[in-house]
Parts: sequence; C-alpha cells; structure tokens
Amino acid sequence: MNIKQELPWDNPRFRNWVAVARACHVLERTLAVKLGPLDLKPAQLDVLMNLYRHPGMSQHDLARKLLVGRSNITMLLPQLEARGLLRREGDEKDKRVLRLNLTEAGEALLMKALKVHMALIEKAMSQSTPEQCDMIGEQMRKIADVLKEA
Amino acid sequence: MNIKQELPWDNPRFRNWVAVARACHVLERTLAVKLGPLDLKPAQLDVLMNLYRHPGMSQHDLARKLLVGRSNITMLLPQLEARGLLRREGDEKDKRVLRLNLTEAGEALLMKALKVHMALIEKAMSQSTPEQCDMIGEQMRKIADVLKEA
DNA sequence: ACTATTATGTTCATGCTTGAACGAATGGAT
DNA sequence: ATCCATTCGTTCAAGCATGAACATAATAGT
Repeated sequence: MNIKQELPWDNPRFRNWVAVARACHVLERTLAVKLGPLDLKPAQLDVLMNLYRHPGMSQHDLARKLLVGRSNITMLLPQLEARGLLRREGDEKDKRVLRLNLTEAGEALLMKALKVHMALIEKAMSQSTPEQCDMIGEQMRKIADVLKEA
Repeated sequence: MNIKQELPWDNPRFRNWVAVARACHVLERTLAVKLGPLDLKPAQLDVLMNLYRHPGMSQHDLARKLLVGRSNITMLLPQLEARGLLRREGDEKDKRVLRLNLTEAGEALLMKALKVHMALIEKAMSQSTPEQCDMIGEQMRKIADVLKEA
C-alpha cells in the first residue's frame, strides 16, 4: 500500500541493472588507467581488436561493430595510423570504401594490451563459476538483441 | 596446441564480459534517445535519482556515488539548477560544502524520467527469470567491489 | 595561537563523441 | 544515357568528461 513500493529502487530488475551499469563503468575506468602505460584508450583498443578479427573491414563496418557513429571512426583512425598501428587502403572495386588492416606494430601492441585487458577481466569475473559466467553472457546477448530492435 | 587457444576470444570470461559491455552500451544509448523528449541526459538522470534518495548530500558525495570527478559535478549542476530542478544551499556548519536538494519540479521530472528508464529496463531484462536476474546483480556487485580495491 | 595538512568546490585546457551537413562514388530505374 | 536515391567517408560545431592547478575553509599537531 506504500507508494514507495512503486518506485524503481524496490524493483529487483532495476536494482540489478544498476549494478550491471556500475560494474561496467568501474571496469572501463580501471582499464583506461591500466592501459595508460601503453598510451592506449579503451576505444582505441576496441578498434585494434576488431581489425585483428576482421582484417580489411571498412570504416562503416567498424563503426557498426563498435556501436558508434561513422564520424567517430574518422576522428579516431588518423591517430592510430600516424602511430603506424594500422593502414587505410582504398578499395579497388569501390572507391568510396577504405580497407583497414593492422600493421605488425599494431598487432604487437594489441597483444600487449590484450594481456592487460584479459588480466582485468579475469580478476573481475573470478568470483563467478563458469556456469554463472556463461549465463550472464547469454542474458546480456539477449538484452542487446532485444534493444537493437527498439 | 593452436596458438589461438591462448587468445581472449576463446576465453569464456572474455567473451561474456564483452557481451556485458555491449549490453550496457546499447541500453545507455537507447536511454539517451528515450529521454530526449524530457530534455534529460542519462548523466543528469543519475544526478536526480541520487538526490532523491539522499537529500542534502554534498557535491563530493554525489561525485563518489556517480563514480565521476568532482569537476564533472560542478559542470553538471548549474544547468539543472538553472532549470529549477534542484537547489544548492551552503552548509551552516561547514562553509565549504553545498547541500543539494531536489525541488518539486525536479521530483516531478524525475518521476517522468523514471517511468521511461523503468520501462526500458523491464523490456531489457524481461528475458531473465527473477533468479537469473538476482544472480546477475549479485555477481556485478562483487565485480564492482573487487575492482574498487584495484 | 600558529602552522601544516586535508577537504570541498571551481576554473580551465584538453580530448572524446555526437549529429548534421557535405562531397564523392555507386547502383538502379526509366 | 540520365536521373535519383543510397552509401561511404569527412568536416565542423557543440556538448561532456577529465585531471591538474587553484582558492577557500576546516582540522590536526605543536
């Protein structure tokens, strides 16, 4: 009968999602600090990771993978290209698109950064059993799917 | 024996955490869009929520709750104060701190925004059973705790 | 009482992200 | 062939977040 029963803070889904958002936020900030010595930002690491897994992808595809705007990619890549971490080469067939590939230096830096990222995630999720961890991943993938249609 | 076995993409924890980060990202972006009509950003909603639950808190406390820097709060509050959503009043005992409180307009807007936020979270987490949802929240709180000590 | 340290909030320069507007290239329809 | 719509990448201005440096106020040590 209490009006407060209607408030979100008493709703388990709300409370639990807040916990998810906080954990994400904290891990992202921590990662940024730990990547400092490599002079890499989390967003830049995301770029390197995706180029490693999908060599030759276009900027448009990269933007969609990272869930950011195309202009963001345009602003992001020149720094990495200037550092010799990746190459942008025009596509022969379609002169609009630029094909993106990691250089050897890019791969090398990625491997170092992945060690840092991996260690952080291991530490964070060491509390969960493999079953819990998989269940979390499964639910999160569902959430992303549901929202992408919204 | 394959070198790729060592790469993060084959590690369940890594893959599952990526899913968490993606879900967070998508929900945050979606929330920003849905809050558009109220002229509120997610970060501003976080401020209003915390002031509702902790009336009279200081800017320093608010910054710690939101996991952001103090200067961020300083940049954020004047907009909300100018819109008449909150008040900043100097503490009598300690002339350094500013006590923050929602106005009635602030509470009213918060209630509207909470409906939007709540609906979005309900939609996102409707896929999970209550047990799964609680487990996720529990694990995420552990993660935040572990990382805060890092 | 006096100094040194700490705590709170502000200012400012920097960098990141976004969305709208644009130019160039492609493809399809007639 | 010629439009027309679409796609890809860029530019630019605006809004946010950050951290260092600062000013003021409180507190602890002597």
